[in-house]
Amino acid sequence: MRKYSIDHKSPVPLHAQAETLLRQLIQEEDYRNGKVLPNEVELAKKLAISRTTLRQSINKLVFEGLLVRKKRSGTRVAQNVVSSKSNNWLSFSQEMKLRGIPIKNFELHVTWVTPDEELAAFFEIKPDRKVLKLERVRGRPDEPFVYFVSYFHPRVGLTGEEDFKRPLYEMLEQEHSIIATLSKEEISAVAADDNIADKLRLPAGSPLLFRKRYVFDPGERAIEYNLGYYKASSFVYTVESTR
Amino acid sequence: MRKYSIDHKSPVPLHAQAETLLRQLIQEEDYRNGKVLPNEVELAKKLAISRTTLRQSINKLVFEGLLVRKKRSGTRVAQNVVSSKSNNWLSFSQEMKLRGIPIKNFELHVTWVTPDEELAAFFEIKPDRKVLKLERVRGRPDEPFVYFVSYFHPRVGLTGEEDFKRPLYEMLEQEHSIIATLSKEEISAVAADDNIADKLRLPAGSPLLFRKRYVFDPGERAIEYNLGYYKASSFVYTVESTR
DNA sequence: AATGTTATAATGTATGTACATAATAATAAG
DNA sequence: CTTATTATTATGTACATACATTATAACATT
Repeated sequence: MRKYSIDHKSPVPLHAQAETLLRQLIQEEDYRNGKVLPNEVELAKKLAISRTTLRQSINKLVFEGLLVRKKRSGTRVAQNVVSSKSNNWLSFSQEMKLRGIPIKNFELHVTWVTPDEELAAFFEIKPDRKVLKLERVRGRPDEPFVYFVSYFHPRVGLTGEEDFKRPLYEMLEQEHSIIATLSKEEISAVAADDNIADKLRLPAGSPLLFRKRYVFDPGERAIEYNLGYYKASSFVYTVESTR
Repeated sequence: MRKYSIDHKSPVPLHAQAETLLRQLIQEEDYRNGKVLPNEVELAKKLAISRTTLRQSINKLVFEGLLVRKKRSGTRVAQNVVSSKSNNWLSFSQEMKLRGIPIKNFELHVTWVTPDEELAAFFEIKPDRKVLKLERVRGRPDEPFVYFVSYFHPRVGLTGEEDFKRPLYEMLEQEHSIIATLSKEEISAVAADDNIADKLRLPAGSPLLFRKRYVFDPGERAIEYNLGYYKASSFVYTVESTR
């Protein structure tokens, strides 16, 4: 009974498979607590891939600061990672829960739209292919403070009939076997236009924290494109970094 | 006459040499402007290292978001707007240098001020103790895009006579033996008031990306409190995260 | 002139191999 | 019993090689 294994016939690259597999592996308690991973040569043999390929995957996680390598003693999960990287990856609802803020959905619209140029390029699909658009206004029970717009790649297989009140990534993982691993975010500021000002109950022109989020799966394939407009007066983005 | 080359007898690994070399290379104006780099096979030959080794170096820069690769068309310098990456702890000037953006100091004021309540609390000093305040307006030669306000803890030992045109953290490290290690950041958005609007040559009310930065030394003692007001139209904050 | 087809030139994926280096463990010497 | 010495074992560096994939360019076809 092999718990983790690699499919050589799958179209997803071996190093990407190895990466997901490592990510799962290091969730295990033993490794979390500092147990050394199986050594490269052995693990490569066990997975039936070359050491070079395996190394590619490990390298990535090392880059990300998730793993630490040490000669002779081996590779293990990085302890005391205080970086934004690991902290940062939280869904909105998890994030709010963590801060003890009850959330309310003020609006929730699901539509099918044709992507604009930027989106079609990011998703690498033809511009006539329809994508699912999810709009949400969320916030405290008494005060909406964020307007989200999400676009999902067709490969996710959403119908639009799903229960979008559930935590999104949980739903994707459980019902659609989509594992979102990497996200690039761009944070900037914009002024609220009439539409958003209305949704967030603000004067038009108010400053908003604007966050674009690009979400990928372990094979670096695009999953979601997310735009978030946060009411600046009630939202702060926190990052911790070390050098 | 080879402008860049690699020393095979040096003790520093070839891939590391290649990396520094690439960093220099992409400073060149042509590459900055989107010219494709020499292709991997050729470049490897020219540097007399294997493609695998060269790729190792390129990979790193790609991961950092400095280079973008595209099949068939080649590798080029990422054309993003001025952006800041949370994880590699870099000073503003280093960051800009890395991206080949020449910076200009538009204004530079040094004053001694009495801290307000928040600052006195953060520095853990009595409110009558004066602290050094450094104000700077910086940006591209033709366009200021950030207004910084920094407060330094008395323990740093600044006199106010220092050369603040030098990279700050370099100066602190060399002349004052201050090593800044950890920084907590809070990012939000604000509207430009008249004062800042003037400094950044913007209409008042324009949205600004606002970053508070708390800088500590290895002993978690407060070193600096920094406020940054970034022109939103020319500055994006980038975060990469994995779960 | 628009469309379809084929070549080609770049990156992408993957393997096998070899030796270097460093930290630890085992052993020998004093 | 402490200190050198040596072996072992993990990662680190580096190469040569092969074929896959894909965006573009060149060409041919309608």
